[in-house]
Amino acid sequence: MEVCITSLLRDRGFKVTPQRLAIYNMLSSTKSHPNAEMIFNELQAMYPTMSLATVYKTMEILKEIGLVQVLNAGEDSFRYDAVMTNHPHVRCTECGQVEDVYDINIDAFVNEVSQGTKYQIMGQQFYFHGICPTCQRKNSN
Amino acid sequence: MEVCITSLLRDRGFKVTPQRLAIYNMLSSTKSHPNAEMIFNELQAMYPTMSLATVYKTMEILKEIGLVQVLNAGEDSFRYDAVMTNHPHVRCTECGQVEDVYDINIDAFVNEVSQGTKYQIMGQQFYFHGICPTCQRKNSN
DNA sequence: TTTTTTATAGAAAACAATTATCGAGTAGTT
DNA sequence: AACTACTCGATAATTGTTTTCTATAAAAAA
Ligand SMILES: [Mn+2]
Ligand SMILES: [Mn+2]
Ligand SMILES: [Zn+2]
Ligand SMILES: [Zn+2]
Repeated sequence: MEVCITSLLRDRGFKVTPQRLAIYNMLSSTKSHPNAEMIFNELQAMYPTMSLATVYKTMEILKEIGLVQVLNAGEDSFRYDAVMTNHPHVRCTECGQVEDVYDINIDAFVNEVSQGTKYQIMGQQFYFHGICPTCQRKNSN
Repeated sequence: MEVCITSLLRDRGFKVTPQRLAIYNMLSSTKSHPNAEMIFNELQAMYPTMSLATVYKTMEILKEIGLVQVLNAGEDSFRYDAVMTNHPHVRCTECGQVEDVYDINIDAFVNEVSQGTKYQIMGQQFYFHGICPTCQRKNSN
């Protein structure tokens, strides 16, 4: 993993810096799909001098070398995911958490659309919104 | 149509104004999925004093009374659609146009996800991106 | 119709997410 | 060690959207 990002950065002429490693490590070890600000806040303790701009610039690079994907979950800010398979997400409209939708095969659906349109489809993004189990429980009390 | 919006506005205590009618008319007679700025620009000739803020505020109201839906097509701004069925969209990454994806039944897919997750799904949004027929032709020259 | 009440339009300012700029600093090379 | 090019992070700029405020237009009352 760590070897991977180091060489990927170097091969493309990007320098390997503690900030970049920290950001990628943080992202690849969480399932929370954080946005830039969450990443920034989480790393602030360990890297007190790091700025939000660095997070944004690093995400740009990580996206470029194919290590992260940018999610649009219907919010005002983007979220990031170190899992590179294209999978659907669901966001809780009450607590804001974004999770993966598991066990869903999107290929059939994507193929159907690809064949039904004259566009040359390059990618897609699916997101659902609703109420998470925790908030459902909270509501029923 | 016009009766519909007029009474819908009135019933909810909103006033019926020329601006609101113009914005809704423009939106419901186009297939272009315009964003706020496009709507503003298009109406500027006829309503020279109308401001962008009015467009945004009107869209908020129209959304509230169920006459428009807000689309997130993976851009930096929102697009609006007077067609209220939930249907997928495809955006051309070269010319930026956003179109409907026709002849696709999303219900089966949505149901599958609904049953596979512990979330109580309230809605979803699917968007594809790729290259439109026009831009494909342009590219091959 | 005229008056009164109340919501609205639009200008301007405020906001929030993101991007650009730039000088000092640092990694990797010679 | 010295050099060079890339990068960091502070700051400013940008952009889409929302809020604020007040004259005014629309609806209700008279
Ligand atoms: Mn994910
Ligand atoms: Mn549409
Ligand atoms: Zn929740
Ligand atoms: Zn195109």
